[in-house]
Amino acid sequence: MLTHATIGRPTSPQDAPSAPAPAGTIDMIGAVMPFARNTEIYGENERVKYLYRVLKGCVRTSKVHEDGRRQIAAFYLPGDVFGFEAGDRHTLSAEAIVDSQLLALRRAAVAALAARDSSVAGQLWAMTIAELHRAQDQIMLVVRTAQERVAGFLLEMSRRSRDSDHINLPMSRQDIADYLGLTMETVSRALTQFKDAKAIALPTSRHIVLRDREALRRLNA
Amino acid sequence: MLTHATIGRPTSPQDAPSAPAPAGTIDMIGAVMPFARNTEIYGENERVKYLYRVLKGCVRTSKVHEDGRRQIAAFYLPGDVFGFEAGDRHTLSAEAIVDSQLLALRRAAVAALAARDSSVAGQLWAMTIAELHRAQDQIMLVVRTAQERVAGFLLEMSRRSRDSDHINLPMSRQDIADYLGLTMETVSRALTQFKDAKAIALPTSRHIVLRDREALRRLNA
DNA sequence: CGACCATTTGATATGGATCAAGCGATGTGG
DNA sequence: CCACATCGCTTGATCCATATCAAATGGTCG
Repeated sequence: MLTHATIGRPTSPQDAPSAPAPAGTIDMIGAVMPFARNTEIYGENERVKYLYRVLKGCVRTSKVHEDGRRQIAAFYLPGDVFGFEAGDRHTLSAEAIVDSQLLALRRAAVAALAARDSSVAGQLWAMTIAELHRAQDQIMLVVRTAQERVAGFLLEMSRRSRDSDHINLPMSRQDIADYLGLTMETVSRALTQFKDAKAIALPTSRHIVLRDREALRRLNA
Repeated sequence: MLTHATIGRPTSPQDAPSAPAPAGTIDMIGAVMPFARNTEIYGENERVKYLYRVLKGCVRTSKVHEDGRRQIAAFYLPGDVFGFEAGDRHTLSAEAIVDSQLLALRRAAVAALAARDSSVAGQLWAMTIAELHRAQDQIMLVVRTAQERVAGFLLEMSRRSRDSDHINLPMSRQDIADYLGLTMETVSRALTQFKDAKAIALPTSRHIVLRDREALRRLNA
């Protein structure tokens, strides 16, 4: 529906806009903000001020329980937009995983622009629906085994990275575990199993090479 | 954001509109359709034709794996709108859980109306964001124990039902299990534990009375 | 009443969590 | 330049929550 979005779908996942943003998109009302590794972008229950687009780096949104368990809701890579909220408070917190640059768009300005320009409204809606689908995919995790979750994660990251066979993970094993609802140890074991089965190679722990996509896809079934 | 929606938020969850729909809302372009218990409303990969609003009954959206495991993505009660899709194919299937009446809104007509009327566009966007938040809440399940999941489910159903202390479940234990990523047996055992702890009463298996909301909330932490 | 289906209850098995130790890369101070 | 501390990751051993398998119970409809 309304697939003519000019935002949130950069030609390449690593691109940052170097020229002035085109008219008629939300990019025209943004300000670039830098965030250092592991710093908070916004906290749970904080007032919503901006909508963000990742220009460089990687962001996680999450919730932490009193007992310390953390659930990561999503990872955002360059080109992705996050921070959609129904009310005026954030329901999740967001942190930069590595040094990052974000385009921050004032919420009120976005809403005003959407009210005036129906194509902008359409773009925002399409992006929200895309985000909803990603969330629905993640819901499907609960019925999956540990291997299926990790295989699915690798395929998702592959799809989202420039060179789809070489994945450079910005996040730690703990982040992956908290995203998938597993422990760090289980994630690590699954990766070792994939390596032993020659489905992947692990030149370094943060660099994964997909060698047998089909094998992963079978697990992901 | 844009919280002035006139749709998807009926004054009472059991209400169906008896009068002609108000102008300036998507309700004006809908047709009422009946669906019998356990019949399919649309299937995975089917072409998207409508957006639906539940008037009466209950709908589940789900995905079934080849091996038979089923994951339910959401339950929709009267007043709820479902069927938002980014592409032109459904990514989930939808079935009526009990005999139901739906208001079916032609997708193209909805999009056209949204393009013309920014307040309708805003309503649709707000509804999609609300749906996104519901999905994000469900993602939080993966880190939870069985008791926490069931307690959370009861509180959610309570919030959505007319009389918040008396929940009438339209869905089976198997449906609940597939929604929470548990087995039927585990759901049943959790309910029995809550009953033994005097947190709930179970006059019949489909009728649950909340007796100690705080106890459930503690579990839901 | 009897057949059927949904739910509950019981007994056992198992996948992933937990606890604990080892390892390799990176950085720091002597 | 090297000893050594630190941090992130991997590997191993054990435990436990939930799945699985199986049977009993209860409610509904002919």
